[in-house]
Amino acid sequence: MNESKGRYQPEVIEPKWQKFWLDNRVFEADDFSEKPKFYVLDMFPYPSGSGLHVGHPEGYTATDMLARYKRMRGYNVLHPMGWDAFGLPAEQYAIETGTHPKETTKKNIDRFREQIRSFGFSYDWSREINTTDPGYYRWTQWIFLQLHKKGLAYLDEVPVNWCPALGTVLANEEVIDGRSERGGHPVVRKPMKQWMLKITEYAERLLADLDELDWPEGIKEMQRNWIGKSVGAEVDFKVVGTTAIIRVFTTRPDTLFGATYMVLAPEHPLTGKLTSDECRREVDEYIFAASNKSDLDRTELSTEKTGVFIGAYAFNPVNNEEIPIWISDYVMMGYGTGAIMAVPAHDSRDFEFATKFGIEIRAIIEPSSDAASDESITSEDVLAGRACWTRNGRMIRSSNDRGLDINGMPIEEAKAVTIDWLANEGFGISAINYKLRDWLFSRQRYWGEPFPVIHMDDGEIKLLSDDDLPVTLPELTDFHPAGNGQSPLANAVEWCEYVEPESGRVGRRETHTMPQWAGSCWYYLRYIDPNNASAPWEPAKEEYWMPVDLYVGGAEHAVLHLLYARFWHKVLYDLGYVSTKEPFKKLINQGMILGTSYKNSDGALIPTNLVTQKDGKFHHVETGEHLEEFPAKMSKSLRNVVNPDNIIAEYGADSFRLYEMFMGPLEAVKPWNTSGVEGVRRFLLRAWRMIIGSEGAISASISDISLTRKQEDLLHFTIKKVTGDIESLDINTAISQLMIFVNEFSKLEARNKVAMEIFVKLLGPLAPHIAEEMWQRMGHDSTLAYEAWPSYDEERIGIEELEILVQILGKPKVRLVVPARLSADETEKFVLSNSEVTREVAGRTIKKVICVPGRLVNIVVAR
RNA sequence: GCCCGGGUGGCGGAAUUGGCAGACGCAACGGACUUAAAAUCCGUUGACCGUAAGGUCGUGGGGGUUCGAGUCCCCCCCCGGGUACCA
Repeated sequence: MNESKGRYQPEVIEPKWQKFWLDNRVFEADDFSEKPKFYVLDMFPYPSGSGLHVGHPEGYTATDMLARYKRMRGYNVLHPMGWDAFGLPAEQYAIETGTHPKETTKKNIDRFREQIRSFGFSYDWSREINTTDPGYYRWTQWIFLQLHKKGLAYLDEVPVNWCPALGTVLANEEVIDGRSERGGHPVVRKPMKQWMLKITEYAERLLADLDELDWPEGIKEMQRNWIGKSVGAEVDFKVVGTTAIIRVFTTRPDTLFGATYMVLAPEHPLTGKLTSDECRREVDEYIFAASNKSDLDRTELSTEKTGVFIGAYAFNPVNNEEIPIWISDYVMMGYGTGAIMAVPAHDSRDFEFATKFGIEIRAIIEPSSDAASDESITSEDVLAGRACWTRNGRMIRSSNDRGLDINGMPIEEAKAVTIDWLANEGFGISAINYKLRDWLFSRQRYWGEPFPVIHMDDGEIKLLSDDDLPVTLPELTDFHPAGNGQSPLANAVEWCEYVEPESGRVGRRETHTMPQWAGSCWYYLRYIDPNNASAPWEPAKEEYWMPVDLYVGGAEHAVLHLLYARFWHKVLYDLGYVSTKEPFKKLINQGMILGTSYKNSDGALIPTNLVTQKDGKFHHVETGEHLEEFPAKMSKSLRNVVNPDNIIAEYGADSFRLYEMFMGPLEAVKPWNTSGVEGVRRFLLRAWRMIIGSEGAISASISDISLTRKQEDLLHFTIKKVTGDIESLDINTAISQLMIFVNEFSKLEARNKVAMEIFVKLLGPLAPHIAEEMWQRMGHDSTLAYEAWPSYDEERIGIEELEILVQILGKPKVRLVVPARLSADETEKFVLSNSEVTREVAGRTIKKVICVPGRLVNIVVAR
């Protein structure tokens, strides 16, 4: 028993402190406080059946360290956790086993909570939320009502992924290459009335407000691309011999003089009307073939252009030439107007099409010969229609006798002039298009938020009132889809029936449910006031806590989750429910943690359980062939998933936390290597022995002995480095500095107590259990969690002397110890008078001396 | 194809933003302690030449700017992620 007194025993102290923090409600945030607030948020997990893997806690560890640090800096910190618990897996499991998703979800959440607590994260558990709790989704439904009131929710006929063999609608991610993920049955597109949210109405603001966010540039760029704004014009083409008008969208109105044909999407409403009798059979065949193209065919990379002429012509508005009208599936109904003017000389897709079908290619932009040769073509090629030119150049052949002449103009000016001319003549107008589509908000599923909507038998779409919320899910025993594309909710016959209390009118409840995104669109707001039964949140609290100061999560949510949440937030802002335009001020994406995998010489992946190691090389257990080790995504099939429970059991949570951060920069993709955990554990052991003696109390070598200047220097530098590195989340280098500190101080026979206490405080946010334990054993009876963060004195860093480098012509020659804080002149004098330096320089003419004080001196001599 | 990241020892990574490349750790090797092992501690470890002092090369490749380049500029190659005919 006595032997264990002085030992570092994470398995004992970690549960002890976790219990202490929880019992004493150490990390509960105060609503309103004199202290400045700091809201640090993790993307909440979907509690899956397989539990956490080592990737999950990566971001959570970083935010926990920051949260703990901020508390010690005197901030009132909001650091909550919850569960994004609606979703497909629990429902699939219910279909297979009959277990209610509620039960599966509860079990998984309990497991996740226990695992997350075992890391010692400092969440405010009094604010835990769960998107499947009626007390939560009541407000998700309430937000839907607000969206609807604002005219942002509407029903539309939209194609869904319908799998006739399974009798169900599938989510996009359940469809692989046009077949169902389970069973490999064909999937077709089938139109169905569904709820849509008008996110497009917010496209411009979602785009513009990105500029003010402190997010990774890459993520902002992905959102910009997703929104996909393009500026151009809509131009009307009159169809020869009819009154029909084809409207096209183009970003290049300046190339109108080069338009030699038009293309309609096969589904374009005018296609049927305009097709001539001679062409009808071929056109119908093409349309039929196009409509039967699977998703696989549509995304096919080869993209050999296909299309047919429909036997009609349109007038080019700038020159009245008659140009043929084609249909082709390279033009999509879903973007712009579903019709284009084709300028083969200056658009690569049109060029490909025109070349294949022998349509005229008319160049109206002449590249400079330099620009052309950069692309290894000549301007003659372009002018002759042998090459396509999409970049800048000199406008030619671009004038008419009705007042339009853009010859010689730069592109931007040519565009503006053309648009003005079109507008004056009544042929067009400047226009903006977005790639962003409205958000399909219905799912034909059970395990999601029900819509607060009744389809009245008289055709009215009735929205329930706030008082009717929540609309809870009916109890079911069979979770199979109701067939014909209907949600399993359609099976709950009684639940579906609705009688309006006031009038006795009857209707049926909406049987669709909301997508998983819904609950995660606003959870960060509910944490602010999680138990409020009369409002989603109290405005004063919202004003106090928002915005989220730091949001950390995986890059897989770069577009959808973050865009949807921003959209809802802006709507709530417009309605006056929130006080900020944007929810997440700063965003960081943690990088993926890879596992170890093996491949043979053919590149085939070998599961880890079939690999054996011999003499540092890897072999296949059965075939004996030589295998190569490499990092790869963790997956069940490769059996290379690292389970954090095992790591914690063997090394403890503090070692786990440190290793997660020590691996490398938070945002980088990094391979997991369990022997690295060993390294940080050794560091913790050394730190423990530096402070705790063999009897388990504070080490006898610690006293009020004074620090040497060198030790003082190291202490202050360490405070500075660790402080800065935690602020910027460069925790790997903070740990490395603490290692340097321990390496130095553990060598000493006598150690200064204040320095040791400062070390424990610096370690506190990173390895909180061991730090609390050491703090207590040093004689303190209150938690370390709110101790004041140590400050450093810049004057005490580098106080003594430092080594600088003397270079000659940039080559390192002599290292010299110089007094600290010399000016450039003094340094130069000091260096040039040094005998070693004079020997090196002897016989050569000094042309110039470059002096960087405190770093180096470079002597430039004549060559 | 396009848009983002990224390429530094055997491995993970560091480098104050243009100033000693390889901090810190892993692995490996050598030594101390031990009957032995584990643990711990000490040392070595970019490559090449040299007994040594020392020298040469070296941050994916090639060129450039600079007293000085992992860092800045131009061209090219490779890897990872996103996206897909968006007119």
